[in-house]
Amino acid sequence: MVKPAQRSHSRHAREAVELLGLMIRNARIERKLTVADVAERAGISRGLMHRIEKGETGSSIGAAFEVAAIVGLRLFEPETTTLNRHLSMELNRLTLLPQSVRTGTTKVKDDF
Amino acid sequence: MVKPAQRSHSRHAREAVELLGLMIRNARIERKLTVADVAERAGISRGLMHRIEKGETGSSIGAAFEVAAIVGLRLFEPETTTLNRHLSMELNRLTLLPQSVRTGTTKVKDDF
DNA sequence: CTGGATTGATCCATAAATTGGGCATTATAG
DNA sequence: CTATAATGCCCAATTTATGGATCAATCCAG
Repeated sequence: MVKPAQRSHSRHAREAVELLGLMIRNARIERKLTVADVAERAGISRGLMHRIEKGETGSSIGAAFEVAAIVGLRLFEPETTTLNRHLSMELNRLTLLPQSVRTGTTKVKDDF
Repeated sequence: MVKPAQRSHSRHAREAVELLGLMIRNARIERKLTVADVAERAGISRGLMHRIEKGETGSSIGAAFEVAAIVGLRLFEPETTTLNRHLSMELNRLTLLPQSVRTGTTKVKDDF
């Protein structure tokens, strides 16, 4: 009597998870790594590694991204070193437009 | 007795999770949505939504991607409809080069 | 300044994920 | 073809994330 207990997910979200799993699997095979090998390097079990490649939505994002990194996938950035640029860029955007966006007036301070 | 992260994560993985959280937060604010609002739409709690934006590695990937979709983030594809193209493309690559790639040296250089 | 709304953070019960093992199936090598 | 390795999947025990409630701090409009 296992409970299905599915959390509802939009098609977009499900497909994105599935796509990430496929990309991981492809990258892993191209690098000639076994599931067990990558799992060990990532510090996770073989089963979890398998579920991540399968695109199951319940896996932790940390484990999934860790595996992605190990098989050489660059997640959001075109260049490896670009991730930090993205990070600080996002941080900047956040501090620049605090929550005043909600006021409706898109006024921006023109300092510095 | 706060429990830090139990699972070790590479810098790349941690930053990727963190970046996703920032992107989600920025997109949400720009769309003038509250945390509670998005959480309810995603079918998750306000706390989890908060943890996702904070970039905690333990959150489930399904929840994170669901939220990303809700705030309008396109994860891996430039166009919304492109995700399916990516999906089938990855599937093709998988069937085209089964595992015969493994015939060769098991040496892989992991540099990052 | 003041009040209402939002956020950030904590604690706890519980639902769910993760693990480790075993075993069947499939792929690969010789 | 045969042996071996890798994969896929199931189960029980354990660990962990999640939801819900609550409170302090901050934000923002009036």
